[in-house]
Amino acid sequence: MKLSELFTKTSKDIPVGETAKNAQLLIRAGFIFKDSAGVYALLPLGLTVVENLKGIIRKEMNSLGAQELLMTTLQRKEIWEQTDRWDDNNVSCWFKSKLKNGAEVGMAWSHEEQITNMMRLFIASYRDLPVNVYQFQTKLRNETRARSGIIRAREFLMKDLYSYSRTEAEHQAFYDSVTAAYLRVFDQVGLGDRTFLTFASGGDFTQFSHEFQTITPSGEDTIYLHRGKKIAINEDVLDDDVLKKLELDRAELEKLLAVEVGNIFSFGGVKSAQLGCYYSDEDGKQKPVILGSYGIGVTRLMGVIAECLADGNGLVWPANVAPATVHLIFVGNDDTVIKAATDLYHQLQAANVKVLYDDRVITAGEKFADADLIGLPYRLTVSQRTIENEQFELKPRTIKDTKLVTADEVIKILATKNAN
RNA sequence: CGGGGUGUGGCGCAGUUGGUAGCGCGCCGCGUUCGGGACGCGGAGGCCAGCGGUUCAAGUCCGCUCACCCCGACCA
Repeated sequence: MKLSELFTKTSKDIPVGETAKNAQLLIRAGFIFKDSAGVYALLPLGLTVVENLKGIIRKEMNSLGAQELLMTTLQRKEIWEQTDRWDDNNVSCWFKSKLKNGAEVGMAWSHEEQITNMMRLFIASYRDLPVNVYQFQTKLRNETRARSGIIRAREFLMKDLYSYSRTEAEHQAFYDSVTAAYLRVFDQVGLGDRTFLTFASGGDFTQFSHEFQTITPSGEDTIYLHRGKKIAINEDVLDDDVLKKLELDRAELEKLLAVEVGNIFSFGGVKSAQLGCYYSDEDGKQKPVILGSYGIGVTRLMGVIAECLADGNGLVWPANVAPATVHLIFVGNDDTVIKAATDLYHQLQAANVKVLYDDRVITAGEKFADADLIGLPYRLTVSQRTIENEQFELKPRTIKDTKLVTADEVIKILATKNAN
């Protein structure tokens, strides 16, 4: 893609009133557009990042044997009344509206009820189980106050996975496999070294749920981390009993701020029973299906990556998340330099390297600044002094030093770095 | 939902005791530049958030509404 043709442009100005670093950078770099508080549109660069994240997550979900589907945003009141979660006093984040005939509908903030209601039609026998399905769906939540940029939005993209199992043992095995898959996802998106499995409140259903918390000073949650064991406890559930159960010594825990990037939850058979989702076991007896729910906030994840990995000059994307692999620029407006850069652009494209080519005739400073702001993994510079020896200057985004390489060498280095 | 703040060209802002709106960035044209957000000259662009008052006269004073931001509560 040529930068001159890319929608949209970068900006020097920090958006006023936007205090969250993730949103400031993503807006300035042209990845997102803020429509209103907590409501952000994805522009081409941001959408590409989201699609890359979805690709990483999708691969892991499929490897668990889960199947992708897509539920609806409009949801029926009657279903949510069965679990007593329609009432605004019980769930405060509902957006609600009415059909022309007066019937009330809700906008999806979660899909546990809706999807379990649907499952009643497809689960009759133990032979129909287990079933694991997931989706990438927009969630709408009427937060009383949006904040933290795209980390806490009113409208956001979530990957939600639901597991339907026969027994607690079958459920637990799947639950554990999801835990491992989630850790692999956070590893792949560059947050592995700072994201930890965290014990959190299990609500009415189990003692614990598990969160995946990414450590960052701008975090909203407080966790207590045991670095050696790589597990943490959410402040909300920390007490002596919990410490004993998890065999942790309070003195060995670090108190840290973190953002929840994933959450996994066991519902047992309670919700299934409320919604009438039963199956017949081998002995012919009706039993409620064991339900698990597993979420990753995809757009939030983009925000957390931006927030955690950025430096003073702009965004920093891991190679398999970045909207392209290399940011190609030329310095000076000499025809031979421009031709050399354009030739290299075509060579990179032919070699399947994802390249963003800054073909604008502007000052070098602007190009360097934009390259740093957008944050692709590599910057490739063409100038009079590099082409003298038919070489180009290659610089990783996070490393200060540059090195001169030939076109063949560039392609060799970059061809393996593409996002999935 | 409590407390505080802000709404003026696309963006960021200034606007004095009320007298008919200006600056920077960006944008358009021409020229000079070209390794870290260059410079000169010439342009375009505004019902001053909305509604209603006071006044000969309102961006400015008063009232209401809306939107946005910050702190807190909430985040199933």
